[in-house]
Amino acid sequence: MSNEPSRERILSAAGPVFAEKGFESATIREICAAAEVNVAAVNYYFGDKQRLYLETVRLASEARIEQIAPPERLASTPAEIHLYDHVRTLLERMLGSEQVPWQVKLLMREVLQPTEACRELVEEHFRPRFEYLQGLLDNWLPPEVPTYRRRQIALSVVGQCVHYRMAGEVIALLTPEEDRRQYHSLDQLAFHITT
Amino acid sequence: MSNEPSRERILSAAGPVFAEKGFESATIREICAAAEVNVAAVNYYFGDKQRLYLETVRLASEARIEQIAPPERLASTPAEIHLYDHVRTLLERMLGSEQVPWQVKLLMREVLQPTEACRELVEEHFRPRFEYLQGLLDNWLPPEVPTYRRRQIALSVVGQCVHYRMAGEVIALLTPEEDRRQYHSLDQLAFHITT
DNA sequence: GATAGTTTTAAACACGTGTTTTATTTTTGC
DNA sequence: GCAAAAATAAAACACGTGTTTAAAACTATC
Repeated sequence: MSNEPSRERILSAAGPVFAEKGFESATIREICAAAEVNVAAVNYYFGDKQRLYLETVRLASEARIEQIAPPERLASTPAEIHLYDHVRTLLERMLGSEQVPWQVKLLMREVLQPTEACRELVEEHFRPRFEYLQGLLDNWLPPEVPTYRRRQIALSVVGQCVHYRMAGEVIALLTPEEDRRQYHSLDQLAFHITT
Repeated sequence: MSNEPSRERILSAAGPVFAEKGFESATIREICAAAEVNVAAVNYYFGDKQRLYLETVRLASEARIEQIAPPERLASTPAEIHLYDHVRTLLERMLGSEQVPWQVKLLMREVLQPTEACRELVEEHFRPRFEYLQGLLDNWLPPEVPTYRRRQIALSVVGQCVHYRMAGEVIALLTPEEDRRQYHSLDQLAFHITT
C-alpha cells in the first residue's frame, strides 16, 4: 500500500495512539494495525515497546517545536512585542489548531507523569524557553525583586497558558461554547502586561 | 488484623493505588494485597473494577473538600480578604501537605482525562467554587467588562494555582530546591491583587 | 538465475489481567 | 446448639498483553 517504509509507518501510527491512550493502555497490536504492519515489526525495528515510545516522544517534541516558531523580529522592537510573541507562540503550540495535535497530548502526558523521556525533554526544550521568558520579564521587574520571585512570576505566565490546555475538557463544561480561541491569544497578553 | 470491615479497607487501599497508577494500570490484585483481602472481595463488594473506581473518586472528592474548608469570616470583612481566602484554600488543597495527598492526584487524573466520574465532579464541586470566585472578582472589575472576559480572568486565577500542582515535577527540575511551599500561598495572592 | 541477507508473516509462548466458581469458614438469628 | 446466611479463600477461567520463534517472501549482489 503505502510506499513509506515500515519503520516510519510505525512511528507515524504510534504517535496518536500513545497520545490518546498513554503508554500502558496503548497496545502494540493497535499501533501495528493502524500502520498496516505485522505485530512483530515493532520488536524487529525497535526492540521493545518502551524504546518505540521513547523514539515517538523524541520525534513529537522536535516536530512540535519546529512546527510553530516565534516570528523573527528586529532587535530594536520593544520588549512588549517580544513578550507578546513568546506568549502567543506558547498558546499557539498548546491550542493552535482546532483539534489539538497529538504531539501536544503526548508531551502533556510526559509533563504530568514523567518517564525517562521527560528529563531529556526539559533540558532540551523547556528550560531554554523558560529562561528566555525570565529574561524578558526583567524588563519590567525592578532590580530589587529577588530571583525566586522572578521565577514565580514566569511560572505564573506559563501556568495560565498551560491551564487552558490541561483543564480544557473541564473548562468546556464550565463555559458556554464560544470562540475563546480567537480571544485568548490576544487577550491573555493584555492580562500579562498588567503584571 | 485490622478490625475495619473489608469493604472500607478496600476503599482505603484503592485510593492511593488508583491515584498513583491510574485506572488501567492499577490492578485489583495490588489493591487487595494492600488491603489484606482476597482478590474476589472487590467483585463481591463492588461488582467490578469500574464501580470500585467510581466509588473511590466520589469519596476522594468529598474527603478533600471537607478536609480543608475556607475560614469563616464576617460578612463585613473586605473583599480582598475573601479573595485571599479563596486562593489560599485552593492552593492548600493542591499543595497542602508536604507530599501531595492521593486524593488530589486522583482528582487531577479525572480533570485531565475525564471518565464518567468527571461530570458529577464538575457540577458538584468545581462549578460552585468557580462561580463564587467570579462573583468575588466583580468587586474589582468595572461594569463594562464583558462576561466572557470575566470568566477568562477567573480561569487565569485558578490556572496559576493548578499549574503548580500539574507541572510540579517539571517545575522541580527547573528550579533549585527551595521552600517554595511557604512563599506561594502568601505570594500568589499579592500577585493576583495587582490584576 | 542462484545465493546470501533482509524483511515480513503467522503462529505460538509465557504471563498478567479481571472475573467467576466452588468450597470453606465465620457470623447471625432463633 | 443449630441451621441459614454472609463473608472469605483458593483455584480456575477466559482473554489480552508483549514478545519470540521459525518459516516464508522478498531484495539485492554477483
